[in-house]
Amino acid sequence: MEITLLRPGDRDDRVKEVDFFSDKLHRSARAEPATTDGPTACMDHSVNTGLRLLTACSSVVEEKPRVHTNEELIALRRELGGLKDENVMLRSQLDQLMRSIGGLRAQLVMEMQQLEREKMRSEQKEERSPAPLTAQQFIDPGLAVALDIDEPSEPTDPPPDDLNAGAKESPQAKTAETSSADQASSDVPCRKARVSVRARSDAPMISDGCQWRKYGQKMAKGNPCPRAYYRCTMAVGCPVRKQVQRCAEDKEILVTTYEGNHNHPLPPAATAMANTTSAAAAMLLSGSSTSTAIASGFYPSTALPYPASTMATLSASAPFPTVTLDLTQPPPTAAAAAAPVQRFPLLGQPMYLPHQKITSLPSMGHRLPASVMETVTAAIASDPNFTAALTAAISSIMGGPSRDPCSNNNSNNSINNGDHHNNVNSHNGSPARPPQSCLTNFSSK
DNA sequence: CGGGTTTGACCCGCGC
DNA sequence: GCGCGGGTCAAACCCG
Repeated sequence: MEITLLRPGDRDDRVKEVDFFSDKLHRSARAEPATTDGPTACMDHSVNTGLRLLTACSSVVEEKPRVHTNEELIALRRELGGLKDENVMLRSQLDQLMRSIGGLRAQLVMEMQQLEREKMRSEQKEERSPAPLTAQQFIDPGLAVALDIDEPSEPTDPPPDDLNAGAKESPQAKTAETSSADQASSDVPCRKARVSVRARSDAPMISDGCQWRKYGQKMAKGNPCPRAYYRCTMAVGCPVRKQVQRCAEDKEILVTTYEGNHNHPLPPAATAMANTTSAAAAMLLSGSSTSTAIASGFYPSTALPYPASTMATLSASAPFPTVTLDLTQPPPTAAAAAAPVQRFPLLGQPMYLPHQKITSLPSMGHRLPASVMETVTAAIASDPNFTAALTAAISSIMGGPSRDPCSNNNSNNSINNGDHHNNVNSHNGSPARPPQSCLTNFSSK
């Protein structure tokens, strides 16, 4: 099964491979087998987002009275209502599927990486000579820890007791991480690998749907802005932590680095981010294929009118392998010249490859768009302009309550850190309290 | 009074 | 071994 995530900004080319909504269109067409003129022309344009399906159907209904009786019109309207409900339901299911796919794909990548790594290990033992350092090998330490969970009996791996040796964690966190094989297999690698999101935002933190408690702050070398340390407080012993720091070069850029996987149920918005960190970390740990997976996964070049570029980069200098999702900088001139429409049509947010480390953008079928795109939306949610535009657009498209994944379950204000439940700044009890920690400290220190 | 924040101290890994 | 820097702890403090 192949699912392509549709976004309001997606254009004509991509709709061709969205079976989910095309099926809906077909069903609509079945209800109108004789219609060939207006509706078809209408759908040619409405298809471009997929989400405009209902609009298309509405226009179809409006065409009907010319040739059908009132009873037929009523029946069609009933059917339209049913289709709308079904549309909402299916979209909900799709949403869930995409999240599940994100996690499963991350797990699959790790499993595949395990096999590849074992193969490489055996080859290196045979050769007995140092091979050139590759991205694959660079990230191996973290991956090795991950694989210990699944194969504790492997002699070359450290004992399970060393699983968390690299990071100080509470006993509760350790218990949570090792509570189950599945949990551990997804937790540990992400405890090592990190996902960093760079977003231009005035807010002290991007709203990612989780509750965070600040446990420390430190001045980092080379950056006048302090780095704040947060841990997830949605569940006792949740190992997820994140660091928030303003960019030294541009104080408007907020760098949020996530580490670990949640050990508890998450609200939709938080699930998006959690899946993203997991998937992105897994992609990172997948080695040389990582960059192509990210690059092609975000915008499959075969399906998009835009170059398959993104802002995912690997960091070789970080203590842990890190995926950086950069949503801040303008496209480089060369890329901009080659891709004049390299933007989210709706959001107007340029997406690009800021670094040259991602060298190839193959037209591969490999896809990991959902979680990555959700990260983008989560990060973009920190920007009032983008979120406002996004909300308005989705609302207009859906013709109903916005299902914006950035909305943190609530409408309007929740997008912009107004969500009383998910607002990381409110910290449960003080939504009206002005942001004291990050923004204040960043500006004052 | 409970929960979150602040901040100095401490721990640990790493490079020299 | 030593110093440095990142990450974490925990007592003090703040706020509703």
